[in-house]
Amino acid sequence: MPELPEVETTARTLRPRITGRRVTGVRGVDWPRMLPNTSEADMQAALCGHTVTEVDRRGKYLLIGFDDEQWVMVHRKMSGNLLLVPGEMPLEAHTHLVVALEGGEDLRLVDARKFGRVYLFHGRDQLDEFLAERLGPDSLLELDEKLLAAKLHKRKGRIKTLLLDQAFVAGVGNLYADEALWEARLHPLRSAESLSTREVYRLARAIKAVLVMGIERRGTSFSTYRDSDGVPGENQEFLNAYGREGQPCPRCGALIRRIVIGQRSAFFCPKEQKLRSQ
DNA sequence: CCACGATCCTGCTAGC
DNA sequence: TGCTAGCAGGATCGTG
Repeated sequence: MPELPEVETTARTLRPRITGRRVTGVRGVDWPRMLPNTSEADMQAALCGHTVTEVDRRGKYLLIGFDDEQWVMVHRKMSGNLLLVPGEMPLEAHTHLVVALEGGEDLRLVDARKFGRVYLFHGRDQLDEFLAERLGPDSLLELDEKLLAAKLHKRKGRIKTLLLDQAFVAGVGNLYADEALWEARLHPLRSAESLSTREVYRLARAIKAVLVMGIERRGTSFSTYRDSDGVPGENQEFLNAYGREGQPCPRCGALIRRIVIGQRSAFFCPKEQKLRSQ
């Protein structure tokens, strides 16, 4: 599942390869629901002949800016991949959007589950408004100990649920939330207000650490994730909690447990991540 | 404010 | 072997 590190990796890979390049055509839309506020014809009209000026990321959204102030925003949800491939390559199964670039390469959205979404915004203001309505501070760029402490103050919700709420902090998903809570030795069901200052600081540093490590390893390839050059990441080799039910905790050897919180699995070490803080 | 359940999709797996 | 039922998972929406 692409979370912040996977989207950041894609942005870093794409940035030098598509910036300054002109769009020659938009095609291949076979599932209009993936374009909630636009259409193939709309995108063709807005982008064709225009040049990519920026590649950016906010939370789990990938942003591509053009010289006519248009912005394309992609959310890959669970199974989406954004690939940069030679235009002559046959379309692989589940390709739902093709943006052809000058020089003969295609930017292709491939998504077996069709949960991914592509938006088109006319101007930075429209884009910023959309993001401001949905996203809290970016967990890589804006979150620090003091901000996390302020945001958690007097919140009664479960810490893991809050971390997954993109309006609370943007970019953390199920996998990195579990890894951060493991790193900080905090039980996922702890209520936010029960955390001590020390624990909140530990958590803020853990979030940053797992995201930075994820980026250094070019993301976690759980199931289908690939970077835009088709290469899987390496972080799945280094997971401590996520997906490791029944396997020993790398720190203490206790067996990792899996519970369900808000219809989502949560993996943790029952020995080191206690519900009652001591 | 908080929790829970349904929804969207389809590849994969467990179970028969 | 072949089939099917059920699960996974991010975001959003509706209900309690």
